[in-house]
Amino acid sequence: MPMERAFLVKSEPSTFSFDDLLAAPNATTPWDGVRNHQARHMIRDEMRPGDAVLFYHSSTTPPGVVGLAEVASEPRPDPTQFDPHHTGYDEGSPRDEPRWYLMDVRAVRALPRIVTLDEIKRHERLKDMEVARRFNRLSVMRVDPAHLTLLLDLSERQPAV
DNA sequence: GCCAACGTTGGC
DNA sequence: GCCAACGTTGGC
Repeated sequence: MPMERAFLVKSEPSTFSFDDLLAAPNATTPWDGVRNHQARHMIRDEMRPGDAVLFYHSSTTPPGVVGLAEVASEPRPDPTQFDPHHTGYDEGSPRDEPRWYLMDVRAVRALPRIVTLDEIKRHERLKDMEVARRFNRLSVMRVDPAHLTLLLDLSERQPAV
């Protein structure tokens, strides 16, 4: 997998977990429902097939990175924005210039162990990751490729006490 | 369950 | 266009 560009997506496992992704057909799912402009910008204008994606579980005990995935499609309009029965319905989104985009995400592998948010915050070389910033509510964020490599490496080893 | 951050809504 | 109220996110 190319490691030039890396991202992180957050999901509450009670809604959609990394195991759910592994169990999906082709271990792939459309990452729909993103309704934040910054996240939209990343999906539409930055993320491309093959980019690495860290899969982060939020609102868990503990929260942390549990899996490696990849972008598995070009960005395309999120069809749920046009569905009046969907919670992500956006009445004002023009059909010819849709507001919201998605990309397919494919599971690569579960990490040998969770790398917790707490561990990231404590790690001298990971503590600057965007996900470690207080009150960061973005559901899609950039990851420094060096941070990606280090975090994957760390997941192969026991956590520091 | 609390609460800080922050995006959205709506009255004016 | 301002800004208060409200809703959501997500760690703790």
